[in-house]
Amino acid sequence: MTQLMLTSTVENYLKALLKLSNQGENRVSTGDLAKALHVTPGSATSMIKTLAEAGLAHHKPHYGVLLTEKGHILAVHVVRRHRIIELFLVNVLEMEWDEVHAEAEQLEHVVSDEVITRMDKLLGYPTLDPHGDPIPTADGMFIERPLHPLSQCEAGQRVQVARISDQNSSFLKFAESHGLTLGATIEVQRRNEHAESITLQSNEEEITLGFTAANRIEVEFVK
Amino acid sequence: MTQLMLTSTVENYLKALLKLSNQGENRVSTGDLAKALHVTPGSATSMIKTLAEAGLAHHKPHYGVLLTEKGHILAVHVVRRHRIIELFLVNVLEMEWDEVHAEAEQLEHVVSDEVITRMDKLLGYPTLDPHGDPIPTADGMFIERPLHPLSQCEAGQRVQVARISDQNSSFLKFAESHGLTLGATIEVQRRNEHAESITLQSNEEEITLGFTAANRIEVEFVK
DNA sequence: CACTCCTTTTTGATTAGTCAAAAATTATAC
DNA sequence: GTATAATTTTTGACTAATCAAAAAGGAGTG
Ligand SMILES: [Mn+2]
Ligand SMILES: [Mn+2]
Ligand SMILES: [Mn+2]
Ligand SMILES: [Mn+2]
Repeated sequence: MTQLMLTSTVENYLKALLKLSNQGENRVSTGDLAKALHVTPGSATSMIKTLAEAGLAHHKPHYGVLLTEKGHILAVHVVRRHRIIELFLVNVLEMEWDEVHAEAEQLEHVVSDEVITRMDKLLGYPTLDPHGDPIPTADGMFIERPLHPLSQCEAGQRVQVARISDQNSSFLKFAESHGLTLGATIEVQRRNEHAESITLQSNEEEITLGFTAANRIEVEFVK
Repeated sequence: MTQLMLTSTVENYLKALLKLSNQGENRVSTGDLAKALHVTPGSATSMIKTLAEAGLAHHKPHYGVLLTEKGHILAVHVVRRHRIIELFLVNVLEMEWDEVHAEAEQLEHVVSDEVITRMDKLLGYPTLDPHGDPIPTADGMFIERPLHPLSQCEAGQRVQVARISDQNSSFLKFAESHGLTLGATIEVQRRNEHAESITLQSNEEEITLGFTAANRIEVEFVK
């Protein structure tokens, strides 16, 4: 239970663990963690041990890692900072939604609670970031909405874009240029299972996305 | 001329060198640099060598250090970021002038040029930060005003507070609580050379400062 | 010039985070 | 169930930044 500095590196590991344990089952593999952070498996193993030592993660060697409650709380707070910062950059500094992720990725580690509190207030206590990701509350609660991956929608469905992954800046630019912004209503024209693609009517144009790309978009069904 | 990462540490050394070479003569001693950064002289020596190696400083051993033009330009840009951030925190996020320095000290190393440009625009291209320090222009020019240390003012002089050192948060709180804010007009009642103190009339109250404290305030003369 | 004092530099160690490559372990195939 | 493949862990090495303490250098005094 050695005390551990909450460096940017540590915070990034915690955030990656939170994300990876929410998608898929639960335990996170060393390899997946290493890939997510663009480090070698050896580096990941060594940080996993450090986190376990500090009581922020459980580690069963050769099996997997999982955040402890303490680690989970810290991770959620980093995510909260990240998303509030993103929204602030878009709403107050009028930055593009495709450039704020990289910026927030740095700022999330240095901005004080005081600043986050004031941004939160100025933004009117928002619940969603510019990409439709939920902003956890100050006491660490996520309000998840029941959304559906666009990749799994059926032909004929009318849906509303509710969330787009912020991980890929150029995909965001592409999406926006074809009217795929938050709140936009689109209609699924057809699916092609063999081609693994889905074709949509957005604005006046028809656009076809591979399933992998479509998977980066989540939607709400429209009446 | 080895390429050097511009880490927070390196930027802080550059900033300290800029500051120390402007006040007093020119060359900076290892000891002063070490004191300014709260590191041991050995650490300072080692970073000085690194900076010299990277072409950011000239170093004549046992004599002193000085920024090269390249190092000077980098340092000024860090100062620009610092001061724009401070003003942004006060004007947009409504933080107190005594809490923004510590915050800016972190943010100055991670905020992108894009963000600085937008803050600058939103603030209306300001020339002074919340403590009256000049904000260098984007191309690195300082506009220095002809100010006078309050510590050297004579009895009877009416002066306007134009600049207060931001290094000491509690001094800023103290100053504000006695009406010593930017633009405030005060009158020097008397000096006591033996006590090394100066007594002022500010608002309705009389207040006495030691020369060292008074030295942290710069003023303009009022007709 | 020689001695002292102060400052600077050097040396050796430490910590965080990383990688490359070897070793160990678990999973898969036959 | 043994061989092979994939994953994970370990080991050894490296870099940035630091400190403590020893060594070296410079300035002033007599
Ligand atoms: Mn993001
Ligand atoms: Mn986001
Ligand atoms: Mn400051
Ligand atoms: Mn300032």
